[in-house]
Amino acid sequence: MAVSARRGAPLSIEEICSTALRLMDEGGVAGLSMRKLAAELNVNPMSLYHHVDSKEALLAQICATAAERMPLPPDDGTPWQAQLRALALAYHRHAREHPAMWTYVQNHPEIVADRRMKLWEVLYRILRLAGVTEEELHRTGDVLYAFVSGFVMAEIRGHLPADREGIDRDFDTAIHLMIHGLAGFGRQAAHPD
Amino acid sequence: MAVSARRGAPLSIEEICSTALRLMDEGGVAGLSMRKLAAELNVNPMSLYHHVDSKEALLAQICATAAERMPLPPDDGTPWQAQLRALALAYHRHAREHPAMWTYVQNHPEIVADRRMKLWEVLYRILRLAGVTEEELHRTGDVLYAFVSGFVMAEIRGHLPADREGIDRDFDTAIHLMIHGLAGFGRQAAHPD
DNA sequence: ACCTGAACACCGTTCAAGT
DNA sequence: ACCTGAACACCGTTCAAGT
Repeated sequence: MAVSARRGAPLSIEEICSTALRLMDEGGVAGLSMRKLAAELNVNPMSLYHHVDSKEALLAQICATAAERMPLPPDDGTPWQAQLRALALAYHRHAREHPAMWTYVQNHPEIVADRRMKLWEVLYRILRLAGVTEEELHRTGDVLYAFVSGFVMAEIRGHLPADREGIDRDFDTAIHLMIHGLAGFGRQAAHPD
Repeated sequence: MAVSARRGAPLSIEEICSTALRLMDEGGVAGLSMRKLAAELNVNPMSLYHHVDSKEALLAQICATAAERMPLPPDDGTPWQAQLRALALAYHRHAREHPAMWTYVQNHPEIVADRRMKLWEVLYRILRLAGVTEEELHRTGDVLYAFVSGFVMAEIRGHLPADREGIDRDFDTAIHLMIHGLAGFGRQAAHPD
């Protein structure tokens, strides 16, 4: 029988991706193998290759999709400092939900390099609010993203104190550093309200 | 014959570590396997396990040793801003020489958690110069290390522009952000000279 | 004490074959 | 078009055996 050792539906790329992401959430990057994934889907390992070029391509697709779905704070008209904080918190929360996925992204930053991603739109809007010039926008965004991802990774890897209070204080320190760094960034930083 | 398919010496932990680091430098984390390492050393794969508990333990030892050997800038009496910059540059240079090793460290931050490491000594000295209080020292150090490692990783992974000039400007932006972040950190930042 | 070969339980992926 | 089994070239590691 070649038709289906499976239940009903004939294996879609969406089902493959969501199951793979779940395996990563549960068991880390090491917890995802093509063979385990196939077993989880009740399918022959080789069937996966009909929907996906390689494990690497699958991981790239999982990460890009999940990153695109990260909930982002709306433009609520509050000062840029508050909005930057909200954005960093959103990233932090999503990374805590999918630590293995974001670890993989950190090691393969090209996945998140597409400047049409909403993440970049929101960050650029906030940086403009903070008074960053168009010329500096791209560079400043890259550096801040690297800072935040470095911090969030250290945090979810357990490099920083584990108790709720310690995390909050570390987070405050990180945001504080970035905000004052931006404010001292040359031209008058915008002071809304 | 069980005595030696090898040349002369009987396989030391130092030789194992330095060869393994070279393999990582040449072929990335994926370029290091216990079997390739053994082949490189003209030895049976299983012989390695007489000097090392596991691949994970070997990697931890390689990273800890290499991190401890990272050249650090001396206390040259210059302002803390210049010294912070010099420290970040030293880290950047070392990471460029051993990118796979530092990538592994970033994913296993406990390797670099030992506060007796010279890296932390130097960073704490600079932060004290910058006016950071003892109470904030540990936390601020953690956050800055996370920032710098995040930035350096993004850079060596090619997430930032590749040309020499672009890298320099990104580096300037990163240092600028950190310095002004620290300077705005509350109490009067020290202004030497 | 140090090294080895065979074996085990895994990987990702190719390829020819099935319906 | 979609799925499969067998096979290939790899992994890390255990274990009993050699000197």
